[in-house]
Amino acid sequence: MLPKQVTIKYIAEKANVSIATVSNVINGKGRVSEKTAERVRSVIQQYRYQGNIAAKNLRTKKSYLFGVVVSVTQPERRLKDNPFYWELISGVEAEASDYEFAIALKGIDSAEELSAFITQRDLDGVIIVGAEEDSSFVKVAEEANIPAVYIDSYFEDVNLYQVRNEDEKGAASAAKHLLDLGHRKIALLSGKLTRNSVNYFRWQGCKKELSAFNCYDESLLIETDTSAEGGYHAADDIIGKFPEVTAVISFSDITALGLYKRLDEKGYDIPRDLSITGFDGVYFTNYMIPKLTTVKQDVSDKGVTAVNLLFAQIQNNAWPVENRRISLPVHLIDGNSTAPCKIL
Amino acid sequence: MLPKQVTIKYIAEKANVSIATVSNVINGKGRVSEKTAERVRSVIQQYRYQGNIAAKNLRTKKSYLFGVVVSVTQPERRLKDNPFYWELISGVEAEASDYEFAIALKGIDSAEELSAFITQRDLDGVIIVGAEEDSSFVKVAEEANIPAVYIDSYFEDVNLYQVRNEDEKGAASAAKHLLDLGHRKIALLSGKLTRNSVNYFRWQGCKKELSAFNCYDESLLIETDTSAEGGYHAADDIIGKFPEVTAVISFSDITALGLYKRLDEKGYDIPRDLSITGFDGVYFTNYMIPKLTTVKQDVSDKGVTAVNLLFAQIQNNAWPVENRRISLPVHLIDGNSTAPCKIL
DNA sequence: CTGAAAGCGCTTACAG
DNA sequence: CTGAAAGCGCTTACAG
Repeated sequence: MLPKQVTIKYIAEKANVSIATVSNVINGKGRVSEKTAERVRSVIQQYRYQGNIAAKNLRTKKSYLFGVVVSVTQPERRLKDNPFYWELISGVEAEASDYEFAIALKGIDSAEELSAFITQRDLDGVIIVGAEEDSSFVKVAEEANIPAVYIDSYFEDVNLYQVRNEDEKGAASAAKHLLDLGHRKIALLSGKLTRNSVNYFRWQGCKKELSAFNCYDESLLIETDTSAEGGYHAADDIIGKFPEVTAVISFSDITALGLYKRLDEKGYDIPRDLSITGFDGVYFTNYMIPKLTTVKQDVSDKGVTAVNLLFAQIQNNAWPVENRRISLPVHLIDGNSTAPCKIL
Repeated sequence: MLPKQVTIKYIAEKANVSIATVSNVINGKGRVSEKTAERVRSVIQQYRYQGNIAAKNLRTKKSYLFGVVVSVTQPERRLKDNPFYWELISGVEAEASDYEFAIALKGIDSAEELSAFITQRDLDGVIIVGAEEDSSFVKVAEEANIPAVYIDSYFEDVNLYQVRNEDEKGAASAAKHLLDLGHRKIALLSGKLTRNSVNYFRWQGCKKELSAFNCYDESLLIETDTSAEGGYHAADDIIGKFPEVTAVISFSDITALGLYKRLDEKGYDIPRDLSITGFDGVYFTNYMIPKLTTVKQDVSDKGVTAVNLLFAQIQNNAWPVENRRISLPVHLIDGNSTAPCKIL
């Protein structure tokens, strides 16, 4: 008959050793004779002993817990909806699991909330998704003196660990693709263009590429909400105000999804009347009709990389500053949503 | 200058009281004079004291942590991909946060892993998503004697707490909708039909409704993978083997997405050539062309309900057996993917 | 090689 | 009303 909880003390008694010895066997520390170790191991197995992390945590100040922080929408206080997040979390979870770390997912509203989360849970590290340049989150993480990794942020501070994509390059490749097809009047459909945001760099990539062909036109830059709704409404803008436009570079797939819908309602054919490219390469782009040409990123890998950056910080604090920003590659996936420009 | 960590002891010193008193003030227990309490509170505020949950946990055996368990795919060991999960988690997170609980997300592979997760982390409760009837997970949760809630399972054991949808009713309403439009040759496109699965009940709902109109035909029941891929391949089956079919009830939206694509490739028009209904009402159904008629569930509410069921168990173990299964309502959302049957 | 003891930061009877 | 002390389950010097 097992006790309500099998503790190290219980194991020690059954194995006729001290708890220190049991601890040493488990952690492979100190000198323990193989004979004793063997006995202890068998008792552990027999009683299916599982160490208590809270106790270990209290002693070692390690929680074996990473926090993943996502901002929440108001006023429903729901995690921001985004097709990426689940895939991202999936990468984080898989990688953290390999090291016996668990992940606590938290929607955060304010700097105070983040601070409480980190301190109370004794987090060993925190992954912060999509924080903006002037984010108070950064200060909180620094004050708490906890390993942190920022995903999809573009902070100038070189001390910060950041994981993102080659957004600029990816956007440029989408622009190049359309230019090669002969398009010259290209609208850019961006999410909110806050300074140093992902959208900002996608914009820069397009701007450079288009400028090289002398066809960058700032008036064709449309800012909307990064959502299907946003794309839906932007469609009216594009076809209404800019009939000369023959192609649209959408800075996210979800926006392109809305674009498709509104264009269909208006009787436009893609790509005959308008070529469209997306960004992100989420799963549904394969099933859009026509299949969306998009710049694909590996979201899950982003999560994996973030976790590795966390471990790098835990293991040594001397990670060279130059390597703290990792930009993961993206590549253009050819779909059927683009066609040669007819107005040549 | 703050110490590396502000502890209850530190606060006690600064406030000139014992740690017991500080603890009492924080937890509102014991008798403390308002004057003392006031002083303690101000010191707590001044030093921004945040209790250490690990210590509290060790003492009280409560972790203020709920586990959310999702099975993982092999061999990549990634959380199963499903458009719901993020929304589900969002509901869970929001509701748990309200009670100062955090959630640990874990991909699980085996019963052992689940057991270790529960025991080591001292979880206060666990939400298990999509476990099958003969799942070893149930035994583990029972042995660990921990509050558990199963989402989207159909266990016969009335002692288990379960949250799901009115799958049968929802499926029947989709069938009714098509019957009303005059369809009689209706194919059912199901995910894996394991006993007592969500798919199983959706199937039953359709079967009953169609049988009432004498048009249930078992040969038109197609089992496929619940994925866009699955729907894509099923399309060939339907149009190839069963040209008499005029409508398809897909047991998930994601499958309908694949169906759309293949039908488009084959030159079929929806709903002219084939009426289609989906199930779940995920966000992208609004943007499918034509908009998918689907049976919508409130996924986020499912998460909220699961958390409440967890708290019910924590607060009293006497929750009456009849109320342990909650079936949340679903309702048909009318889209443009169904039309009157032309063969009447 | 092994064990006794201190201590991590809390809560909870218990005594005063 | 307030505090001293025990104890939750561990790890870690330290002594033997």
